[in-house]
Amino acid sequence: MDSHLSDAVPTKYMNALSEIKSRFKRVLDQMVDDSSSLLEMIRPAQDSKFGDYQANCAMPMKGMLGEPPRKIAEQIVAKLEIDDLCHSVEIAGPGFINLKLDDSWLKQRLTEALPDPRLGVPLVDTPGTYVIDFSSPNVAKPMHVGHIRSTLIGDGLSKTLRFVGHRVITDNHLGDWGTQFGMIIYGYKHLVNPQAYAEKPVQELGRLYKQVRQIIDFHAASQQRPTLLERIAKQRAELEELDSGEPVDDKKKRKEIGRRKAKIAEQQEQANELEAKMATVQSDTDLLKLAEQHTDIATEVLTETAKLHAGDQENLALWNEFLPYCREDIRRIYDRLGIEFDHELGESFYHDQLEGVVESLAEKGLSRESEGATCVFMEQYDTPMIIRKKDGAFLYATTDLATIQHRATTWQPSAMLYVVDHRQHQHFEKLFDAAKLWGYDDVEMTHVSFGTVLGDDGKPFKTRSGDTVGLEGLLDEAVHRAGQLATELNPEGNAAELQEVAQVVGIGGLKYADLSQNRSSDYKFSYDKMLALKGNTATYLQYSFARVQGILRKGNIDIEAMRNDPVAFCFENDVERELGVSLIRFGETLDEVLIDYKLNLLANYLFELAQTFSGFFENCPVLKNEDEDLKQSRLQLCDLTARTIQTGLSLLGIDVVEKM
RNA sequence: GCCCCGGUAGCUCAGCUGGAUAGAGCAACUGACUUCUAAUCAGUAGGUCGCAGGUUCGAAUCCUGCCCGGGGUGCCA
Repeated sequence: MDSHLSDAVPTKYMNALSEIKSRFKRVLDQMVDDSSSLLEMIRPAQDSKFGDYQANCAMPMKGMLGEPPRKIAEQIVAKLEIDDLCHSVEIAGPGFINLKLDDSWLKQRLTEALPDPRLGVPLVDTPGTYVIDFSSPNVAKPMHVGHIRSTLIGDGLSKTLRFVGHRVITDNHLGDWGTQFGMIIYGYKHLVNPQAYAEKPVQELGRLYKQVRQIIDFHAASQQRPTLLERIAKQRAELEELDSGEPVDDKKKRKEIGRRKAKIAEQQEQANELEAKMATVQSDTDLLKLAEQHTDIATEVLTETAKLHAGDQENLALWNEFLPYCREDIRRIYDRLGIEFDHELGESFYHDQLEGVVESLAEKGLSRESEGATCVFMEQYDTPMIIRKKDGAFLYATTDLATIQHRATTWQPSAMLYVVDHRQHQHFEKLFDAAKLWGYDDVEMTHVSFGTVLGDDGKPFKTRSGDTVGLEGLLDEAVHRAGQLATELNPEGNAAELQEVAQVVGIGGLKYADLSQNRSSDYKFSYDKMLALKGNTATYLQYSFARVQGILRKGNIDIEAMRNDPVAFCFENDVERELGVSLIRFGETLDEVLIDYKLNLLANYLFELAQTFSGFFENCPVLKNEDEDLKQSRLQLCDLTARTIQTGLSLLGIDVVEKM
């Protein structure tokens, strides 16, 4: 995993943007005290007609220097030593400085990238150690679409951080110590089918989990539904008193009415859900019979869980027996997604450290008793972080603190990233602040949050009885759709190859649909969108790659020879230069990605690169070119494009195929 | 009540540490396969960037207020 570190070489490659910035820095440092914010105003040009890069720093300097921005821009340009890098430096509009890369400089970068497996992307100057916590499913429960974001974003960030030269430790903080084990232990003791368990333990445990869940939900729903309906009726009556149906002038009152209506609708929705859960059981006579036999199942499950936590021999033995099966179950999905973890230290790993965590915080005077619970109060929050319940049990905050302690002492990371959905934001704020007070104050702790997965209706995706979209089914469907299209487009294709294409395109499309979106936005789940195979999709990028491979194949090109003995790059057509500029931006894109851990910037970059390539593909014949040097130059551009796409996609965890 | 996030084209979303005429994909419409892969390309159409103020050379982007939606908010994770 650390191979990029072991063969690290001194940075010989240049990143256009940082090189331009360093040239500007020399000038700006003579003019102002602090140039850092001004340097950030140098960025890729918004429109290619302005050049390749633009510096917007002259305008804000008006306030500092009291001169017209255009004049300041002129002074900057006069002092700028950048001729070798940019052949055209122009001032435009109110004081924009537009920069166009010098072609020979650009060609030099491309020539360096060609034989380089890293495509000219420099390694970071100061490698850090990142512990990344992601995926973290509860074992023994089926994985569903809600788990996909953390898994994909975490994996993508790990790969990207590693690629630029950081040391990365991935840790899957499994939920392997919770109530779900009480459920399968109870299920195993009362409802198991021994033969099925002997033959297919993973499947049987899954069945037991589901069945126990259904029965618990059934009883809970039967109990809650009448009171809920009663409450709704009462609220309806109150609403009628308030809202006569006449138009209401009073704004506050109108708002109140709206609020109550929404609340009633929400509760009605809940009631419907409860009814659905009841119906699931009632429509199945065997299940209904079981439900009637196990009326105390909810408390029994809690008892089994408590016994497990207390070290009960029998339950602990069962837990030890079940856990490997549960891991195997989720492993199957990770295998299909091509995801591996360095560590899988679940909640159970920490349970015997929790007492010590609470003691340590108490010793340092950071916690105190309040209403029977042990709490960490911090002045910036009006509610405490509770680390021990009044009944003595620990909470996830306690486990998370133990985890920080373990990671910090074991790996001495420079950063710990938590790829967890945004609803836990406050929890992480408190957790990080508490950890800092506790002494872990020299490590970056970041909650890499992401939006909730919403259903088709735009409402938060809920794990309801039955109608969740299981992750495994989603993967199957993705591969199936890709396979259908592949077969349609290549009716004479070889079956094994088509199957390979279906896998790569189907899974890749699913991943890209998620990763190409800004992680902080809520995610509206849609089959059609996640499984789309045209437009801005992984398929488009994979297709670009395959097109290049087609050319290389048809031209019978000796690729190694071409890479190691290149001809001078030639920009005959504008789009060739455009492609070249796009290619050398791979490295700076990765820098951008890692500033805020936003992988969608990489996806966007790759899409734009592929679009530029499509333009090149249309307008620039390669093999049928008479001019041998031009042909070679174009082959070199093709090869670089394909490898950049392949490498970029690999950082997103997406594969490519030679033919599709 | 308080706190956090969001509201951009018919749909799904980029763009948000202020920058030049607001972008993409899908859907719609018009064209391009005897051509290195048409899973593609070229083009057309589509927007009071929730509303109202403010800050300034310049605001989708920053500030304030409001409207709408979602989430969180002391013993779940």
